Amino acid sequence: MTLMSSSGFSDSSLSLADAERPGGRTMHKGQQTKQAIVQAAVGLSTQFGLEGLSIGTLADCMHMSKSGVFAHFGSREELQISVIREYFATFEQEVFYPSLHAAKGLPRLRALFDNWMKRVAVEIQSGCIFISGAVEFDDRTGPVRDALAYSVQTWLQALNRAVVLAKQCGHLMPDADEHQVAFEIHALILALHYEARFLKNPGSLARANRGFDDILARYGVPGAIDFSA
Amino acid sequence: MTLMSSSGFSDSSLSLADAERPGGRTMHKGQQTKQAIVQAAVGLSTQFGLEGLSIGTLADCMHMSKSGVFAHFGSREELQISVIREYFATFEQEVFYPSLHAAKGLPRLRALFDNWMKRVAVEIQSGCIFISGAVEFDDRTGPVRDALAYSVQTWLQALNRAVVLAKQCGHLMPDADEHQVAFEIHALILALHYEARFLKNPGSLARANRGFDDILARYGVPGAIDFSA
DNA sequence: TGCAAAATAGCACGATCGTTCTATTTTGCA
DNA sequence: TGCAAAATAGAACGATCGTGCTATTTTGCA
Repeated sequence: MTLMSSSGFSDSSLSLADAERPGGRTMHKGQQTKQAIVQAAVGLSTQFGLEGLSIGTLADCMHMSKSGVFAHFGSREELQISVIREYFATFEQEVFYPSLHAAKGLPRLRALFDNWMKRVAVEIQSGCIFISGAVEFDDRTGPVRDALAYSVQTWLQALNRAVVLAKQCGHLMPDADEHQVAFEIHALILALHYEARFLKNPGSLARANRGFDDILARYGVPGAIDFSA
Repeated sequence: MTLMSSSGFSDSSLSLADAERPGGRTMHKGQQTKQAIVQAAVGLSTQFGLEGLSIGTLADCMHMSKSGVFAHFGSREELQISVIREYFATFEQEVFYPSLHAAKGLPRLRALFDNWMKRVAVEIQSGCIFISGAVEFDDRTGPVRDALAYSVQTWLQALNRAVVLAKQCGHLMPDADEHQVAFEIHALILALHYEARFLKNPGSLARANRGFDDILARYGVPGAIDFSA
């Protein structure tokens, strides 16, 4: 099972640290450095945004020439798309997959939120491409926007499925609106990011957590599995 | 009473359409065009962000020369700050002041939210400087970030005061955490903006409204003034 | 109406951007 | 080990950016 339900991205983005692909074939030098470049590009993009990512800065950061970096992607847009793919893959690894170990229903939904919160707690310092990218590609068209929107939609749909599943398990009230629940969870994350990262308001993390507990208290079936652990 | 509790901005930003200042003194030509430039700059900034605002584009848009535009501000930063001030003033006029006509407590809180929602409904098409700016000036320092953060904080504090007042009026439960309530309201607005403007998800507006009703149902004192009108 | 002052235009600057082209170096298989 | 292919470097391009400087036009009061 993967976050990508249908054929979204092919995995041209590699995720292993060493020079081995999952299949076991050795990576050639070019692909290794390309992967390293993408990693660095993700770092720059989280901080300065996908639009703030410049090939010159990236080249300096990699101790390479501009054209050397450029040749791996052929265009800046392709570089940005690679960044989005890599970022999504990391998100999948950190937030989505670990939650599957939790039991279906409320436990898994809670695990998804907790893992998401863990990640956002880091992104308060580093930044989040899904949030900055949304602002940057608001009213634009093209492949970069498409890749970004696809990634976010995929994740939000996964969150939605978890809510639906929780209701099917009888852990949420029968009249609970799944989209409404997912919307409000997403809202808490966005407010946390905004108020903690931009405004530096202390206590935001606790308020997001408290908001989630309230959602469960509101939509959850009393006594069904969740002891607000 | 003003949104600005203490001395934040002096109003170098004029808000009247004609050439009359509130005091009645006539505006000179320079100030008129400066005001027109700021208006245009606000439009460009809402769409492309404060960082996307370029003096060249602004000059074209005003049928002026770059230096002609530039001379009014002396620096790009000063232009951006003028945009923020103007944007804030409009926000104050549209959202804050009209709400003061509603009775203290829940009615006024509801008015604040409704007026805010009206504005966001427009910003789903045009963009919002307080949201895009937050992303652009996340981890930067300087006067532009300061002006932006000050504006947002001022508005959020006004929202907070309205919540506190509602509780004092006995319209909210005595154990309601005012900051929590304000946080969750802010969260709904952010999610609406994100899901409607970037993802173009239909139904977002209704979900934000429903979320607010749920907040009142949760924290409101039953039977106290608010008939969920 | 004339004249100082304010407003605007025009031009040029250095810097940075993505991209292209051509050389040079490095790689990895035969 | 040799050699084609892949990877990288280097220089240059046109474009755009904010900004400074100087000329020209326009304004509004005496």
